[in-house]
Amino acid sequence: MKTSFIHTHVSVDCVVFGFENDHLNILLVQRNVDKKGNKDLKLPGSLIYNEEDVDDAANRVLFELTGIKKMSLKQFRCFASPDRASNPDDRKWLDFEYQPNINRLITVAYLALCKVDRKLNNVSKYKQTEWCRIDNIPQMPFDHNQIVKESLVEIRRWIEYNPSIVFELLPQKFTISQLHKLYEAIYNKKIDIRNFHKKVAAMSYVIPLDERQKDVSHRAARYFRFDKKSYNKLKTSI
Amino acid sequence: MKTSFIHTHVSVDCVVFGFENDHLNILLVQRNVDKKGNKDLKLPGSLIYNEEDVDDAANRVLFELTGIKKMSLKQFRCFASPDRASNPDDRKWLDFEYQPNINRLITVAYLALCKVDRKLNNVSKYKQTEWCRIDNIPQMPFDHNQIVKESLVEIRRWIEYNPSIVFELLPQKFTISQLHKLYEAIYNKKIDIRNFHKKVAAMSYVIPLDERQKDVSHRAARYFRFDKKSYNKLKTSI
DNA sequence: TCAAAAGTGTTCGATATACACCCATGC
DNA sequence: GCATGGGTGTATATCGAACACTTTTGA
Repeated sequence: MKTSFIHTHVSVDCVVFGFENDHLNILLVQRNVDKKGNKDLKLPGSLIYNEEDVDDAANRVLFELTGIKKMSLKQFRCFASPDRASNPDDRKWLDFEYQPNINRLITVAYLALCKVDRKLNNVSKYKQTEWCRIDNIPQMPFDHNQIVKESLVEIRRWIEYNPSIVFELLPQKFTISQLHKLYEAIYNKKIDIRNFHKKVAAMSYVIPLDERQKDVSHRAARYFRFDKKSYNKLKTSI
Repeated sequence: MKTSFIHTHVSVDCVVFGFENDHLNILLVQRNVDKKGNKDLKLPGSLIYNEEDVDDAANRVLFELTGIKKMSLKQFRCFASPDRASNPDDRKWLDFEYQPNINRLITVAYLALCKVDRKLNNVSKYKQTEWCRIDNIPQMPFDHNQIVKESLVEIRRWIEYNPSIVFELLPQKFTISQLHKLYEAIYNKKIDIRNFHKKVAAMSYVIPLDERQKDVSHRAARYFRFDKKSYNKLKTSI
């Protein structure tokens, strides 16, 4: 009986969200290229080390991927189906990447948020990384497609109780229009722009700047910034 | 390098909520009694088996604990600090309960909800189980106190997006007063009773019965029941 | 002067909050 | 008849939803 308790490897996998061209994107990494030249993309992840907490492992993966030390991230579920790593191709890749005979693999999935303009400081240890629109995610190994699917539900819940995290997806200075399109992308629905302006005006922690867009062929939009201190003060006062 | 990847046991731990005497309670189990006769309570849990998903393991733990086959339960976090099982007493208990030299233990924590009147069909494999008021939880082994603390935040979030789960904590037939006290216990604040009546009246899935309390020394309260079908219909229509 | 996006107010219905008294029952 | 908890309504404030035109700028 005692020998039947699981003794296993544990990994973390990160669903890294970015916002670009009015669309939510997820950062995927290349596992390998098959003979036909097809890309084989997957979620960035890693087995965790002996003396490492899962949160630390997720931070490590994200650092290796983007060069960013502290990203906003949130654990959202442990995926542990006994057959999640049973596909022969996936087994073969595990053998190659880590060690032979990994018979089962439990993973802890994380949401992470990335300012697209901060990525690409080529620290990445991966051959290639790629932003994929969430409405156009390729077939991926393991249960990574399911993880992505659940992450989309989870990111909305995250925003519900911590509205400040959306600003992690925008540049330091952003326009209302950018914020508006981001909300529309996350909730996948049209949001009335006039009501949205009112809503933002009510957010004391979204601060208008004097600066405006330059060289645009239409009325220049005002820039805003997110003020963390105002936000935290507001939170603690409630 | 490769040898430094973690290879570990994984457990599940369940925070089982019950509602009794106007208070939220958590079901704890006895680990052992020390020489001084002190109880040593902990969260019910178990290592997971080789071919077992974590959700199945949680269901198994709950079945062994209460005799209930399908309880409402929800995974809420993986706890994996490298030193969460480093206390010598905890190591000794692991050696005794499972096997020697478990050097690290990762656990997946679950919320579970239990109608108090359904427990106690003495299926339990535990020597003793005990309902503890959430404002009076004893010192527990591992990081179980922290798990309980986080579970209290999590149960509120759970109700936010699935209000039907509160009825898992009440008998089939319940009074508004019971429901009211349950909400007050979960949110730990007073809720105006008149507004609460209005709120319940607006819940089409909470159905008044003809039956009333008997043998009470005051006006007899009406019983209500939760109608799952109405609830689901409402959910899918939104 | 045209195209393209920025910015702006009002109305309405729904929802949340605050608040105090009478009712039914057993003892 | 009194103690105990059950049950009820109204007024106000707040929030979200619907809805269309003017402004600014560069080409």
